[in-house]
Amino acid sequence: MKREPANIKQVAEKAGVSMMTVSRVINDSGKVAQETREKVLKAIKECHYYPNSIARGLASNKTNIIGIVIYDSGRLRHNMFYEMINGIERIASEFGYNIMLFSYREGEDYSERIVESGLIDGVILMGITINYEDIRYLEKIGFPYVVIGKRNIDDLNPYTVVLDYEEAFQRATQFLIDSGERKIGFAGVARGFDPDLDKLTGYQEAFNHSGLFCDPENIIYFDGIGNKKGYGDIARLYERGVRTFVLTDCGRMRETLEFASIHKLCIPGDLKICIFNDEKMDISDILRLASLTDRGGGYMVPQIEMNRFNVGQEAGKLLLARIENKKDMCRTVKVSLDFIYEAPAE
Amino acid sequence: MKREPANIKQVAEKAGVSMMTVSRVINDSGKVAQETREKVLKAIKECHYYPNSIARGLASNKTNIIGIVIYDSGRLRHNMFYEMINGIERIASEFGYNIMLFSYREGEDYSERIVESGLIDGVILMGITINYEDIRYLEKIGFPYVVIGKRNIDDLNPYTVVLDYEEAFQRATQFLIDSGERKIGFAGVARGFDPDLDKLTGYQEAFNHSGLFCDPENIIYFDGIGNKKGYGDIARLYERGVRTFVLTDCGRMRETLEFASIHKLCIPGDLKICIFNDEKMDISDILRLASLTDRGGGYMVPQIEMNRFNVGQEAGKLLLARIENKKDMCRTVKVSLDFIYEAPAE
DNA sequence: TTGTAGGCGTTATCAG
DNA sequence: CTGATAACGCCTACAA
Repeated sequence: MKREPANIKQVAEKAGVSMMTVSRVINDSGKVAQETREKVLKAIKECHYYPNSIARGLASNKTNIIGIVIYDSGRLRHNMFYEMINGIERIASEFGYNIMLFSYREGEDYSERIVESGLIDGVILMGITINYEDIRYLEKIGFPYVVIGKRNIDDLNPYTVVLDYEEAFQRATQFLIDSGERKIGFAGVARGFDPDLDKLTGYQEAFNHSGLFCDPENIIYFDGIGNKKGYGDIARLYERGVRTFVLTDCGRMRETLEFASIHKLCIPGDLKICIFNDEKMDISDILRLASLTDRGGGYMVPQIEMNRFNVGQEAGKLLLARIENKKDMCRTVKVSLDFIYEAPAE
Repeated sequence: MKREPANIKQVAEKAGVSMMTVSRVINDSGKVAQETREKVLKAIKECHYYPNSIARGLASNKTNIIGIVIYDSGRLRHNMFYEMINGIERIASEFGYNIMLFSYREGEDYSERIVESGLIDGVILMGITINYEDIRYLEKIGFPYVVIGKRNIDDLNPYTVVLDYEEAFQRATQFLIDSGERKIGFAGVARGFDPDLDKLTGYQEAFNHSGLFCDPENIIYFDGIGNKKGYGDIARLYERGVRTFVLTDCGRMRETLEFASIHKLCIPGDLKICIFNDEKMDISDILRLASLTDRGGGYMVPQIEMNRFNVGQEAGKLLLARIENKKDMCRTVKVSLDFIYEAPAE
């Protein structure tokens, strides 16, 4: 019962035309007489014909597939990516593209599996451990790509969706300063992780603009992206009298909550935090926070939020613009983040 | 500088052999003299040759791509899927397959975009609104597929990774009964959503096995999968004296928290809940729960958990077994869930 | 507006 | 063990 799929030749025969005419109808290209077109469409329907994407790809050297490479330590599996992927998918599907997912593995031959295989027309790179060599490679061979998140690479201005962490963290810090805070901890900066440098810059600029001294002792650095750090540094700052913290990611938030929980500190009474809402969390994390606030249900921690779906959409648009027309175009798109500092009216 | 990629012919010439010999070396198929093989490998390296997957796909009628179709209302964008996708990806990549993501859109021509295009060798279906017609279609044309989550389809036993909700919810309910609870609310059953029926069965069986009456009045139904229900029914049961609830998903949990928050009820003092941890949540959700518990930081809501990564892996294995060898095989794999009812020692 | 010929890069088949 | 030849299904380029 498993009939072989029909091909263009059978359709052509049934319609009494040549393969080319069928091809033209399918692709809406060239001129086809209305009458002929209808004959062809009828034959297509009768044969249950669907164009074979693979054959098409081979003949036209274009697969209409875009790749998404996720650089993640594997330990993290940041669910933030999922919403970005959804955003990319939305745009891709609008343009008639499909998406293919790759999980980057340390030491693999990137080019072979992902680029040189001829499977994809372009690629979007995301994730914490993005390999700069890979970006350089793509640039060198002129393969369409887009990076999500700013990366500082010498003498190279990659196609990028830039997330404006600097602005967001400046705004958040400014909010705290305007609220009268002076000793504000910053946790933390992952060494060698460019986006964290932007966050730090924003934090520092808020102090500068306010004519205040930004005490470097209040900044927590750590090594290794995504590393669990423990709350030792938080405790150290707390002992120095710091009661307010800007937290750069949910990992830092967990550490701070751990500290608060153990010392029975309430939020915001004993400890104020401002967080970057970079990932969604499990119930078990939620329960760590439970009973840590001293206000009624309505209390909202000031937080920086990113519209991840939108970020994915922007990346998709940038890549497809690059793929579809080769003319000179902008290499970067900047996306700003939201800073939310009070419970939205409902 | 954009050198065209080398093809098998060029490699063959450089190695002084035929294309077929190169092909055999690449695919490790057939017998090739050691000496010849080395010549070929050398030529491959010199040409920077990588096999073209598309051409391969056309010639062999096998793309080594598996599709993942996500049926989601678009409003939900359940991040639970992401971990499953990761599990699939892990297995796929072990077997040398790539994965392609499709987001199902209402009313689209499923077959054309996803199956008949010849792009994929098999497909995994997941998501709340899986279309039974699509499953029937795949079964009919004999296309390899696997469904995640049990679906009851007349006269059809689909390839499925079955999630044992029944067992998990029975265990959870039994735990509550053993703790002395008698009036236990169940929220909720989405009409027409098969997995919810399994959850309900588990709940009811716990009562049966305990020789207790399972009051149907304590069961909350709602229409439309994923619909926001509001906490009206929770309130109604609460008024009837129900102080303990089994919640079937995070949506129901939000409603219950909403109710608890407004009425200043504490957990577990005023209200006990047992939840199914089906998705990760945003900080804003977390803050709804904050200050709602009356115990110290260590309190853990009894919860049912699913290893989503593992579910993905099982689906991947099932599909690939189907794709790679046609012999009769098991059509279903059952995955059990965990029930966690106290804070794990740390 | 329509058709013909050739090729995309690989594998299957069959012959040596 | 190795090689020539014919597909695979479609598109590009050119011709009618």
